[in-house]
Amino acid sequence: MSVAASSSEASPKRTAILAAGARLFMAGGYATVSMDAVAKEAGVSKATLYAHFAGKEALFGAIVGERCAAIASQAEKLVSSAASPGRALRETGRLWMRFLLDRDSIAIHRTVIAECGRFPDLAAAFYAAGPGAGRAWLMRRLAEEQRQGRLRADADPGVAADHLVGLLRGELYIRTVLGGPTPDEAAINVVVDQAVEVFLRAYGAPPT
Amino acid sequence: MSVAASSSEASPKRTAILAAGARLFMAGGYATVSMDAVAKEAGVSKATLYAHFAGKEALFGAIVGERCAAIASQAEKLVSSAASPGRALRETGRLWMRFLLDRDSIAIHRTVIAECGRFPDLAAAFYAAGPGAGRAWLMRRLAEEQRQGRLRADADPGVAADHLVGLLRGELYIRTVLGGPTPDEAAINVVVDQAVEVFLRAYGAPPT
DNA sequence: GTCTATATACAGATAGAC
DNA sequence: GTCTATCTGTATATAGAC
Repeated sequence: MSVAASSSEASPKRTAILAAGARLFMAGGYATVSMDAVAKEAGVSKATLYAHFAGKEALFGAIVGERCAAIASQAEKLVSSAASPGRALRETGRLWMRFLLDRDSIAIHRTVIAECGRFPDLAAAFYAAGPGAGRAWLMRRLAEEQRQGRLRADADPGVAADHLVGLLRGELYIRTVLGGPTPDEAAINVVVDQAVEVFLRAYGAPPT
Repeated sequence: MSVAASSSEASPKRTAILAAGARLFMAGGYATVSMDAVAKEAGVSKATLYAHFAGKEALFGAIVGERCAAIASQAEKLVSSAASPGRALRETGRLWMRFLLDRDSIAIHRTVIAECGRFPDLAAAFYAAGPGAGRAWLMRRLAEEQRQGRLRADADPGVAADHLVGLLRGELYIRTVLGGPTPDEAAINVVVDQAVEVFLRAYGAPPT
């Protein structure tokens, strides 16, 4: 029984549709992108599009869901490259900020923020896969630093993680997400260095 | 010469249109709101709507522009109530965060972020009137504190302002703007107290 | 200025041939 | 599964009477 359940597999057309939809939705938001445009960009007919996805909302959901998975996987890579012993907070902060301020990251942030009224579940999934997972990982990492005596013993790791994230973001995130220029690496490095310095001044273990 | 230039004046219908548009656009974003809906909500006909505004984009621009002015004026009030001598950073932070996390604030943030591709000028104006003005004011205020010896002499007031804003926002802003529950006053107070404590640990003038 | 009625375009979604 | 051609609703914007 060779059932043609291509909807759940990875057919070339389906892949092309998802890629095209991602490009368009990330660039223009949900409402301004028509199914016609997606079909054209993917090089398929609209009927094919509707053969693979029940409708516009389903397509959008699939794309954002895929994006969440990609973010989670990239965060995993970020973690494994930064968690090795001996790496400094600075290095973690740089990876974090480069990841956050990347054009694609900003685009998905904008899109999900824009549509969180219409797609609350997607927004929740995005938060869990992105900022939430990052915060949880950072919290564990700071707790470990704390156990090793490099951070104040009386600090709450969760609060410390929020504060480090806040210091890193500063005004840069809101300015970028509001359409400001994408910061280059040098600018990011400056901000990260300042943030880590202040974080350690507030949270570093006092010399005994 | 009683010229009927009602477009630039404050006729009742025009006011009703602006109010109705603000409600709808803030709730649903730009694209999902139709001019029909605005006309109905305002209790006028579509033709009247088009007599006052050249089109949908112009209407949206006028509404966001008005919102920017309202934000700037409210920020002015916030400033004058917090700048009185003897008030603590904590008080300023509470006002700031209550203002930022207010439902209307979050709604305008979402809307502007969503449409900053289509309306880059509006996004820039919004940043200048909101976060930018707040940052500038906070910077001046911190510089004053510094002159009075209550903050480290070697701190850059601009960087310090970014850091204080970042500490205050923490994860709360992104979580709220992504559709999370609006934090109540108690939750805000806790976050502000923690942020100010950490800020002073990093930036407070060391006892002589 | 304000209304009712309408022009025009394009959206999401589907029918039916292959 | 994939295409071309089409249905149906609704969007922005306007014409013309008062």
